[in-house]
Amino acid sequence: MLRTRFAPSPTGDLHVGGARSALFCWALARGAGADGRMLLRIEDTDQKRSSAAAGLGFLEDLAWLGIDWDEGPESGSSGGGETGPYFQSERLDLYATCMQSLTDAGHAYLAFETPEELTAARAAARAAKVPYKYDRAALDLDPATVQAWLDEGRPHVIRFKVPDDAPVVVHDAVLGEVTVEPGELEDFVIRKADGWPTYHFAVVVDDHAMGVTHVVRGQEHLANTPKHVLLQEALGYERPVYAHVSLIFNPDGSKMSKRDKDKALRSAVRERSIESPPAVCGIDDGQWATWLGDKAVQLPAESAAALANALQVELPEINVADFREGGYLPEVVLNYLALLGWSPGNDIEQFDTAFFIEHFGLDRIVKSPAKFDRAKLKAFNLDAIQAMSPGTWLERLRAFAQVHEPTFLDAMTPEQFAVFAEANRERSKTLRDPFDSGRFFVLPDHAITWADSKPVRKALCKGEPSGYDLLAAVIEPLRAVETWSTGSIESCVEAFAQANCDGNLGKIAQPLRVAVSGGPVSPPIFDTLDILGSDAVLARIERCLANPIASAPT
RNA sequence: GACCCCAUCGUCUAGUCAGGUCAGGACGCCAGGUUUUCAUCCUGGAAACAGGGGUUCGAAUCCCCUUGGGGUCGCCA
Repeated sequence: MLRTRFAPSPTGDLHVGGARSALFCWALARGAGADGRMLLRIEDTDQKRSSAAAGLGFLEDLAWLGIDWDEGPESGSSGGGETGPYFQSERLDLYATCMQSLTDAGHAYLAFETPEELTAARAAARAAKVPYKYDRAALDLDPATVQAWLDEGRPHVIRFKVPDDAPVVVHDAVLGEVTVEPGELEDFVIRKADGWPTYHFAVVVDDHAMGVTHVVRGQEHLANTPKHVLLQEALGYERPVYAHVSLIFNPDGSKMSKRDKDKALRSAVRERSIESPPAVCGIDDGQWATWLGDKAVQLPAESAAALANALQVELPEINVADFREGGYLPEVVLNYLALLGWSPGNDIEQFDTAFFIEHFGLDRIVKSPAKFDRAKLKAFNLDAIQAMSPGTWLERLRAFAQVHEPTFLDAMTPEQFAVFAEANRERSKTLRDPFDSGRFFVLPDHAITWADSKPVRKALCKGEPSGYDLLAAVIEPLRAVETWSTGSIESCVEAFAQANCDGNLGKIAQPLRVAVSGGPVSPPIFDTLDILGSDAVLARIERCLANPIASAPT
């Protein structure tokens, strides 16, 4: 039996690093077939931070990626299981029992120092430039004093008495042997003053109680592992196999963090010396000042998005949800994530889930950290889109629009949307691209403007005859087209080009493109005109002619 | 600062464990070409074993040091 678990704390969306840990856990379990089980456990032992189910957004993210679990919170067809409950907040009795056996055996003891005292001691150690370690003062308390303090209800924690007579050796499936010398570890807290277990204690008790055989997690936990191993020995548990996967970084080498969005916004705000919050953010001056002054403070997601929009700042994608909204395909994100820190050992880079599950193994996980390369992800996404049948592309684009861009479905007939989808199929790197670049399709005719830019000027003003001249001349032939379709438009414009542009289609295509879209970029011109419809095309050309850029009011 | 981890093209990596092909692939980049715009597409190209010592007939590969990067050091997880 092989049992893995993904154990996030309920603090919101799934981060790409967490997603990859979950993915590796899942692939390991699925690769074992009927003998493999994937568990999901919610680590909500921080009463201050986890409130209710506020932060369970990652369940949706996991489902989107196609990662399911055999045991854990019920969601969709996942969940259930015999070793629950799977919320640590519902397992307090178990922790209490195990805690008691640990103290009874003399492996743990009560300590009464206040957080303030400990903070002061750490500060003093830092000032004196000596490494801080808890001094075990509470170990010398006589039983009578302890009892007296307990009777008066003095707050206390329980610390684990770390054996300091032998080195701790962890055998990691990725990193090999990691040794920590005796005396390096302090007597860490295993029960907080509020009676709840700390992470270290709960994780060890639960992994054992749930029969977890393989622990796959981020390398930020490597330094914690000796503590867990010691706890397992004291409790008489077997050790699971550990596999610590390296961290994922931003292209600039910094750690990919949930706070990166706020970081990008803050620097944009500073750069432009913006004093007060733009109204669209919906936050007051006080919140604004707090946010600007404290790196640890995050703006609510909606405010952040509004601010980014107002400032024209592109927020970095760091959560799985960001990639979903960005129009990446879940199977591609999964493929890319799998490749970030693992490889099948040959030149194969693009593969499906079945291939990944079949070939995945702990022994081929890369030790060194990886930078997240959005360009490569995008290239993979493009390849996947190009490999789709036109019908599949249409359906997926429609499904994306339903959730993220309903305006397009409202503004177009199913037939128009089908042409729109097909016209964008070979030029889209994401499901989002057609909507971003095709915004002009759903704007009212009077909202199209012609900003004075180099490509626009070139299309409209340059040449003899100029684009404006050609546009004026092409209106009548276009008006005469009887059945508006890609084909009829094409014959009309081709004929016009033969007669007026020396047969050079580009001479009329680009002015038309600029006239109807306001810019130099659109899908192939005949498709563009077809989707827009005759009325809009004629109206936009006329407006374009009536508002020449040289004299356009600014 | 202490402890721990890591180190091949700009990036992700194969090759390392069982030393022996001009160090392979992909993304990106550059140069051409196709194309009614953007994008796509096609062809070609530049591009790496962090540095220094060992061991060896032979080192990207084994050992040591240096340098660089990262993680941890909470009554957070």
